Amino acid sequence: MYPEAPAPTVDSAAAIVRVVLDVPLDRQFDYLNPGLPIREGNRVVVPFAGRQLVGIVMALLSETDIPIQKLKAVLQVFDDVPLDAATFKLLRFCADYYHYPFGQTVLSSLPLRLRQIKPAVSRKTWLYRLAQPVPDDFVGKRQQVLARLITLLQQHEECSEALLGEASATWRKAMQPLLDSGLVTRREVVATRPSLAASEHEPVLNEEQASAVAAILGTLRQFQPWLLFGVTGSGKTEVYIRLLQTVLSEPQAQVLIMVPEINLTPQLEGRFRSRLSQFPLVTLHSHLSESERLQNWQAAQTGAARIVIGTRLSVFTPMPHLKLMILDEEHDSSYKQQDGMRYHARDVALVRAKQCGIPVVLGSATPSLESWYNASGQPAAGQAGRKPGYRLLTLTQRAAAQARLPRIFCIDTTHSPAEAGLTPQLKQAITQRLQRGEQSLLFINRRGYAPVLHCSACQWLADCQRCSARMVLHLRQRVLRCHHCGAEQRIPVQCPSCGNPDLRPVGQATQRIEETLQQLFPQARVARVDRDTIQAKDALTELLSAVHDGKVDILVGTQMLAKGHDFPNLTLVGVLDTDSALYSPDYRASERLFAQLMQVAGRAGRGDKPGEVLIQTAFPQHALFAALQAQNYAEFADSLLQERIALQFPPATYIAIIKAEAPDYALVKQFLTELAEAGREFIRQHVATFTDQPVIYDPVRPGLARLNRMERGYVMLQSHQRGALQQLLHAAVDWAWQHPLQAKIRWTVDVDALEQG
DNA sequence: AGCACGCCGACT
DNA sequence: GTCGGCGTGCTC
Ligand SMILES: [Zn+2]
Ligand SMILES: [Zn+2]
Repeated sequence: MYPEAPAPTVDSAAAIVRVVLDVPLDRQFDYLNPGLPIREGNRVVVPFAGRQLVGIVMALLSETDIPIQKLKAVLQVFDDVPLDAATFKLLRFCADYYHYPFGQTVLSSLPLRLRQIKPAVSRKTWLYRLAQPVPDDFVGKRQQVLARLITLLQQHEECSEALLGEASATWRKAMQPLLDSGLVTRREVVATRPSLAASEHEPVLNEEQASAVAAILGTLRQFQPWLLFGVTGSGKTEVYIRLLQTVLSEPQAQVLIMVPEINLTPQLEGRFRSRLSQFPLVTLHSHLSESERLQNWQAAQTGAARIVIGTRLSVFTPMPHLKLMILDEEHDSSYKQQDGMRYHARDVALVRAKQCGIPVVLGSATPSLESWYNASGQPAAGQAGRKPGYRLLTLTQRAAAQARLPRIFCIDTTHSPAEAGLTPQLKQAITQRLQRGEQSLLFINRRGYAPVLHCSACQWLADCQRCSARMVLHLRQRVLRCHHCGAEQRIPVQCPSCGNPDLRPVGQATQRIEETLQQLFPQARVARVDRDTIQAKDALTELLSAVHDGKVDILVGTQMLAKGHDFPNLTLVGVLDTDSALYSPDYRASERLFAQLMQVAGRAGRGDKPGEVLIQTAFPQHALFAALQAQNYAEFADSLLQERIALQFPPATYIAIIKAEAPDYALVKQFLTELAEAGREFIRQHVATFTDQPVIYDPVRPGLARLNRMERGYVMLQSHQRGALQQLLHAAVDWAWQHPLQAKIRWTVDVDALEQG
């Protein structure tokens, strides 16, 4: 046996290559090695069912159960860095835990370029410098790009590619003769973009921050989950930076920082770059081009990048010297993948930390109840599956002096009804801000003009043809649009059912609020921010800077505005509609609402101008608001947790959902009914092996019963023990793969589902 | 998922 | 006669 991976030689004893592919089949495929230098973890091209696919080599074998005449030969092997065993171990765990085909798990963790057949040559990044003076006759009269390049090179000692790009988009072509003649030399740079000047500003840590840093640093080189519970403005980022400074002082050490996509702003990246300027840093997020993504991913994989800041998917990025993981805003539901393998990056990060034997820091001002439960030492009422060992760190002091929480008031809409979505108090508060030259921000979590178009004569409502949902009225584009499937239709001039021409928009959404504000405050500059207005690339950035420059008086938008930017002159935040979340059938809605309102409150007021938050609600006495006003998330979370324990909802129990959809619900129902029955039968037959007996609920239809012409259904599986739930899921999923309807319908498993449907 | 192979309606 | 519709079944 080989102690390490075998040398890349032609070995007839290991002529079988076992490969995983990006196909929805939970199997591996064997091929013959025609004598290529193949190693485990390599990327190969293989023939498969009449086409060519990229696969990853799992093993080199000397024999296989597949008849030799059925085996095809590997066509090609790429010479890029093979995937390492630690990464495979993590991917294997996730494929098992989330019941997703291993091949698809592996391939979907790779940058797109590595899933495609063309060689993934990541272009290297260089810095260019003038080696010797350029002779006068070198530049021809019409070679303007070349002339501009030389000017830039003369002005700067070293030129980045971004800088040279200012000369022309095709500067590389003009550069070639300079390189060929030796007039210009270049050196490769790894992962450092225009390096920011190191910031000497090193804030003094307060006592809580300092002891948090010390506590975490005390657990390096061992698995330890930390929950860093820090109120808004308590300086969590500063804690992260100090941790990195120490951890990265060890040669080669790498750190992975995860943030929700919307939080990965240039400002955040810049802060880490300037405070840790000596360490190569790369980011991984959806706005990168594919070649940037590949380059950054490879920089992490080779160890060249010491700091990786990424979103959900970056939890799988190979990092050979990973010493610490940080997951900021750990409560954010965008960490849960909602299609394909439905993993939760927070939970995967915990598994990875355990496998690597390193600490993981989960940061939040409003921790998820899962983490709260794990960290706060709640009474373990019948909880055998509870993870021990979480440690809680609390930051209660506002580190930044200017980070003052605004005053929060509820406006009782039962006493002062909203007119066109706005209560008199809120209108008055806006008027005041306009008079003082200050800015206001209004939240309404629905885009479009009105959520419903209604016929008052016959009660007709505009429905989507493809979904069981209402069409949303978009007046600006003069269409009805389904927010679930994207279908559009023209606004009918009369009721399609009774011919009544008087169709009325019902309810409020961003466009309509914007219109109302323009009518109420004709002199005010109103701007709207939602998915519809920020389609263009830099639209959001432009708008935010307009707000910053005081060119906007009132900003209307969806939750999209709740994060990130601070506007010093913004002193009023209005929340127009919270009641749908307060009494939602989704038991997680109030937890999410609290987090959102907390974040929203952070937008109001800075420095000498105190902020004010006005929340319109018919339920001002709700405990959520009292906790919000007192900024007491801990107490609120404790009470929610008691409810969950009493009702046996997560995190007091474990659930998984198996969903199915097809154009015909009869097939879905048959599949799910038989699945539930087979699962119950499995439990009966293996009852002695279950330390907790799972429950399988009958198939039901989700709130959105039809989506894009697909009829949907699901069954829920529940157990007080993770292990028991997994045991059942393995049996159920094995059963499902065997079912004749398996390929006719679409079915998915969602372990630890956040919502149903 | 793709992509073959396969067996019935209207077209050069 | 054959071009092509998409139903069924397999992929090392
Ligand atoms: Zn009508
Ligand atoms: Zn629809």
